[in-house]
Amino acid sequence: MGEEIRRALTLEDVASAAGVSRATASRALTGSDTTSTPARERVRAVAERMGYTPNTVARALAGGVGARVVVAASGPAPDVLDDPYMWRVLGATAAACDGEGIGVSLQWLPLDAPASLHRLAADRSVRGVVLVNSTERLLAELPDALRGRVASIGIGSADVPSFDVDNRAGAGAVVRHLHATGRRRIAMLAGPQWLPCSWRSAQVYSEVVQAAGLPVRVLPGDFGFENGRSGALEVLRRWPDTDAIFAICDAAALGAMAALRGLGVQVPGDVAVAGFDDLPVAAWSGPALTTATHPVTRIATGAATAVLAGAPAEGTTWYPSELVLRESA
Amino acid sequence: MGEEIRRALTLEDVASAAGVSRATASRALTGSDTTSTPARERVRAVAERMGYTPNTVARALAGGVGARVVVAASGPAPDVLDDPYMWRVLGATAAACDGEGIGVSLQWLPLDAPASLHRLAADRSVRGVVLVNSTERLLAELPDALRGRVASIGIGSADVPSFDVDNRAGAGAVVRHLHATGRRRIAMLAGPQWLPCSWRSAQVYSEVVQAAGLPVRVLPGDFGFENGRSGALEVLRRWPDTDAIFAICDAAALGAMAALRGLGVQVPGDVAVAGFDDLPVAAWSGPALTTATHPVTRIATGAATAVLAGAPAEGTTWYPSELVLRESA
DNA sequence: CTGAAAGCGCTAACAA
DNA sequence: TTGTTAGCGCTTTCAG
Repeated sequence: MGEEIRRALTLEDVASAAGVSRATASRALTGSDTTSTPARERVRAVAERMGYTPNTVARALAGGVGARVVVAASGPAPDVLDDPYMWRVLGATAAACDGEGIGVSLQWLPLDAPASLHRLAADRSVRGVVLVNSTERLLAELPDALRGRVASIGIGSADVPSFDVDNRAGAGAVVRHLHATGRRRIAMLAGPQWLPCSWRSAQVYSEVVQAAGLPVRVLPGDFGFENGRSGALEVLRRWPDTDAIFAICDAAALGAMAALRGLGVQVPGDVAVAGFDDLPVAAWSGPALTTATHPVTRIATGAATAVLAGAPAEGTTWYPSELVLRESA
Repeated sequence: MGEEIRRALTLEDVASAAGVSRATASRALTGSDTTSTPARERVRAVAERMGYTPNTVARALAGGVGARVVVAASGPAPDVLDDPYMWRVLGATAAACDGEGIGVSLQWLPLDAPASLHRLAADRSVRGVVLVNSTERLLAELPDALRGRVASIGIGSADVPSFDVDNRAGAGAVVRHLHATGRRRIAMLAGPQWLPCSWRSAQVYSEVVQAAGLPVRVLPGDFGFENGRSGALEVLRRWPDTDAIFAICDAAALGAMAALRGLGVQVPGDVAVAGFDDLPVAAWSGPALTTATHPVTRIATGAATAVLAGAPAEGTTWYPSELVLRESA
């Protein structure tokens, strides 16, 4: 014994080795109930020495809770799951859940089918849900059964704590930087109409630009490279004197840069380009992308932790969005 | 009833509504055992109508299997988990497991601690393991308890089926393309020494280059942008007449391009640059990156499916690596 | 503070 | 083919 772990140990093994009942061993290990100090320490030492790993599955079944956290991303089509951002959120969520022996799943929540949330609520294998890109409609339909074990990355509600980046501040900083460096015809490639937390950036853009007496030039779109490329072309077609483009996502900003390159337009000489999110690739382009950095991992960790804790936080936890100056603007 | 799902249904509810025993309902739903056609269809119809979702947790406990699949990435340090590639594998694995209602976890397997595999083997909440970047040493230490429920993305063994990209073919195609387009001083920024499946590419590079009577110029490193940047500088310092750089990963290739750009070296005019993997960013750079494409999602899906099926495939399933010609080479 | 006993929801023998 | 009976490993009343 010691080195070699043969068949998996059960709590019973630990309990009998420590000379206590299974119930006491359980209490000692979970700390859920009072135990005498000596008993507790003995049980813990024995468990440690034997290399005991609690079976999360049995624990979940007995406790009446699920064994996985679902990252549920809403959007118009299932391909919202096919996205590096989602994978990153999933990775961070997995990291946060791993300590508890809990796995994660990734699912699509159709925008127009709030019932899909009820599926999750009815599934007793689900411990909790991390909502991504949620909408007010979806939040309004939140099943009672989910209350207290759901968190949102993006907008929240009275029942759903939210973990979000302060993109008002971030977008404002970007636009003000463009203005401060002499840009006077600033266009924005904004996000999807259906996504509330992407409106905020566009709104701030409009406010700042109007306050400076500059024209408002917004094009809605999505977060992708292709949208950035076509969006930039459209911007220059509609407003040829544009001297700066602020894209809602770095990928779109890179698309805009590619379009400008194709047109022989110098960045940042002729047109400045700024992104949003600070994806790793933002630092890799030539010229490197000026953007606002978002702590996606920390945000996802916060949301996952809230879900695991079960109905703690209320309201919104804001994470900073900070300007990162590189070469493109 | 119908629309509103109140408290979660159990198999018992379905069984009694269908007028059969719980066992029969179970058999009808899982298809694990023979059931009369009318009974089976009745049970299924009732389950469907009531909106019954089996509790994966209870299922796993009763079946003596786990409820999550662990994506276990080996490497020298825990930061191997902090990698878009791992998140992508995790996402694909999650997608493959979602149908069965099982979650995924992401864990680090220290290179020098094969015992960490025993931890996973001893954890009864683990349904199976997808190994990423595994080494021969790790595979040799495979615990018996894991046999039949593990698959590897990368090298495999007699006990571990492997799902891998045919990077010999892909790397060969890249190098031959460089040669065919007139490059005669081709350097390679290779992968880590400890990672077997990255050796193959370097080996093929050497073979092709030697067969063509060209000099072998290899620098080991890792898959990162920074390594590509410093590697390219080192290449030009040691072999100033280099006219092509083949990097083991697109991120490194972009790093090399950034270094060359800083030096005022034209790509592909002075030096061609080729990557490997075909990450999304490969198409976004200026110039766009010539590389070899790898179906990471399909590979991960294959591995996850094998793990869920439980000990089906043996040997290696190869996935194609195909040359993608863009602008950089 | 601790032990005995009753489940959590499901699958898998074992009978019928 | 079906129902009955035991558990899977754990948490949690409920007594003691």
